[in-house]
Amino acid sequence: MIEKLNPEQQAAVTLPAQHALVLAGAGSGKTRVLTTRMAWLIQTGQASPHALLAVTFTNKSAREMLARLSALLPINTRGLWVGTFHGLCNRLLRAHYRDAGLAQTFQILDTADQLAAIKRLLKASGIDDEKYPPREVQRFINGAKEEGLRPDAVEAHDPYRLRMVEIYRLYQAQCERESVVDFAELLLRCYELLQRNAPIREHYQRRFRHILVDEFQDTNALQYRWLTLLAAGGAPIFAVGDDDQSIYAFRGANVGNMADFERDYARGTVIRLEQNYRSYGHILDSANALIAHNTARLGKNLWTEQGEGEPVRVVEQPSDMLEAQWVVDEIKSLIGEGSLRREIAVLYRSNAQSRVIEHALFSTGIPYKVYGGLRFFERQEVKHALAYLRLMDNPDDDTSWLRVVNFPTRGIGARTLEQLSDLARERGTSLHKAAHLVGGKGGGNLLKFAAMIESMAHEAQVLPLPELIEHVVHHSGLLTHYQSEREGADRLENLQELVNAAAVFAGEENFEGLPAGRMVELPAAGQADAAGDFAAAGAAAGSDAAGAVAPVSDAVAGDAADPGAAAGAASSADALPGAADLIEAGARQGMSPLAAFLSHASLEAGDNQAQAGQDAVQLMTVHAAKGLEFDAVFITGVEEGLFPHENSLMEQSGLEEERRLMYVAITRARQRLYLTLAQSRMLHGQTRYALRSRFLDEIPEEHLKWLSPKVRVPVSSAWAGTADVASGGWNAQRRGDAYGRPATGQIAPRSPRSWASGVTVGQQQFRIGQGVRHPKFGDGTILSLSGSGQDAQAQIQFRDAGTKTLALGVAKLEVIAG
DNA sequence: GTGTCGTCCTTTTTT
DNA sequence: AGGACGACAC
Repeated sequence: MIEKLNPEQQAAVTLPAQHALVLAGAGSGKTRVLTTRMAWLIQTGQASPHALLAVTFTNKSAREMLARLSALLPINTRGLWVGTFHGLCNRLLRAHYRDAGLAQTFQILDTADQLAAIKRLLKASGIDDEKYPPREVQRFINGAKEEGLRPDAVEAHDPYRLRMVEIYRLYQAQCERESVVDFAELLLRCYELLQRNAPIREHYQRRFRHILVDEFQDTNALQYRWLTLLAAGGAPIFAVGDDDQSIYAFRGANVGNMADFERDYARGTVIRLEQNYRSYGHILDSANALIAHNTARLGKNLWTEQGEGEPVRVVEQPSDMLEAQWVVDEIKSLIGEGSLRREIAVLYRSNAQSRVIEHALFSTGIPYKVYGGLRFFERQEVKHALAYLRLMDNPDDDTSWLRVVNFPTRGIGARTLEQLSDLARERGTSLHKAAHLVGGKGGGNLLKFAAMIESMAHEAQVLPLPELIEHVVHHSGLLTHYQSEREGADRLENLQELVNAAAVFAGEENFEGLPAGRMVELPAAGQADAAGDFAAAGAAAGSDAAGAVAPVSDAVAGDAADPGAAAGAASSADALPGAADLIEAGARQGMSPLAAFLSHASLEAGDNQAQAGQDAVQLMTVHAAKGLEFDAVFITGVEEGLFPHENSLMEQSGLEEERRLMYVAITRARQRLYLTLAQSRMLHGQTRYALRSRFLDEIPEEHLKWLSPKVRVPVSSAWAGTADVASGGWNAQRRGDAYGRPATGQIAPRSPRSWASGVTVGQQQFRIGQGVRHPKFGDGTILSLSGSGQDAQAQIQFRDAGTKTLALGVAKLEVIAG
């Protein structure tokens, strides 16, 4: 298996047991190295399969890793510690729910659930949601948690933040009361558990002899600490990532973790995988040249043996519609030449761009598939059914209770619910427990609902999962409701699909989102010979495995004073090799199939593509394309303001992240790459005009082939050097801001041959690329123009004051040379 | 309790 | 422009 690796890959795979950073460029065989290393560690007896911890970000990569691993080695992948950060933390918390201070039946809030919980909290606490918008509260709370901060630890001095912290505190109390945890909480709770509970921490520190991390550039502060805590017992961390593909800073990812890791742990052990097996030379060199414009890179230059291939084609069209049409015509001829539709991807920076392209594809009759949008477990009807199911396990889950208490309608109105919620609040209890306290007609209905939940919960004890779901769908009235709804057919189908998913899940005896491998049955986790492996691994590493785990069994014995834990430990103990796995026994016996399925539903929301199956052109955002590759790739909307997105220019190092995004986009292509742009496009109901992206100018001409005349407008960003300096806090983008007075602008009629359009306001003419002077902000260049009539606006990049959007009718601008 | 109208927002997204 | 959500009226 190792023969086919190149020297760098080989070196990475066979590194001795020490911390290491593998800088894996796009298409350099990153996943292969990761899985081959795991196989190598196992095969050479350095670690038993269960002494490996492999962490990914998405369920998809976890699945892929397992699949590849099982292709390399005849082992049963079930129960391996390979999963997402969240999945693994969930697993740990399920095993040690008591030590983590959680109810056994704790349930997971997805993003939407969390938002609903926050809204409910704000309402109940009488907090003005105008002043504290639920989304911002959510951001604040998650941000704090991702930094590892509990309310007490959050720095707050101004009244606004103080109040936010207070809301955070209230939210946390509400979650505790309801036995629910949000995504960030899974990680933080788990981190705290390991940090505070020495026996458990030491147990896992000994158990995991090798820690492997995928997409390391995407880790946030807490994930980094979680990893280093687990590794503190001596397990080496094998971190694989690419700083040039870090595109998730906006959601908390910290590329800096890579440099920190190198400095603090991996020191000299950095391996670069620079040979690319995916793209031809022109494509690769374009990517290299582009990304070279970023600063503070760890440094890497991709190369290929495949030859230079075809140049990157660039096309500029007058409008977004014509751009889309051009793309579709080109796709048509590619297909005519024998290309597979599924090997053609159309990428865009923002989802709003998909519409025109879809339209053009649709009217040309080319099948296509759009990625993004609602995922299976996020659908309304599925969420309703899941809410009922959650109540089976945990009737105190107020979020779920409220979601379905009157769905389908059963005469429980807002007034009744207000009474109920006040009562519950007074008594410090859940809505379910307070339900019998409300009088009147509404109260009667509440009682009926509560009784229904309890009776269903009773059924839940005896019915297998799929049957239970059918039962719930039927007896809750969801079935009848959707049968009578006009467009209920799809929803009923999805509910049936939910039953099927549960059947598959139950059949696989799945464990919170870690799929069972379809593998030759080998000795499962912790049977006799696995114990042998474990001891051998211990010996190889120069320590005494049996001795090392001894204290853990003591700890468990202490824990076992609790009847539940004792039963769990005792029953599993026979099947387990030794003390080592005792501490984890709780996880295997503690979780009902229902609870496991609910976790699965929260942690893995399912596919977000429309219809799988037929061969179709792939449409998606650049973000969604990360990790994928196609024979032919169209990157559309390569314009200033769109790509790089104008909003990114306001953020610190926003431009560099955009550039990495473009780098990711370019490196998706194997054989053919097209960059397309439009001079005008409809956005938010307005026509906007823009210049070609500065990124185009960062790619050397020799790699490009212009299929439309290249416009000689001076390079988009006259002040490119300072472009990344955003003015802190100034928010010109906000609607109706300081420049609210309507402008009296008019779009100048465009002559057929004019490429860049202009706007006339009063006596002044503005055009893209125009130099202007502002009394306060100084000199700048117009990046884009939008609107007409009453609200023409210009996005202007000032040399010293950053990029701002100004209303032309209001701002006192002077036209200067440029 | 349901349906309709108006208002708001619009970068990227996984768990 | 277009979709989602909330307020208001029947």
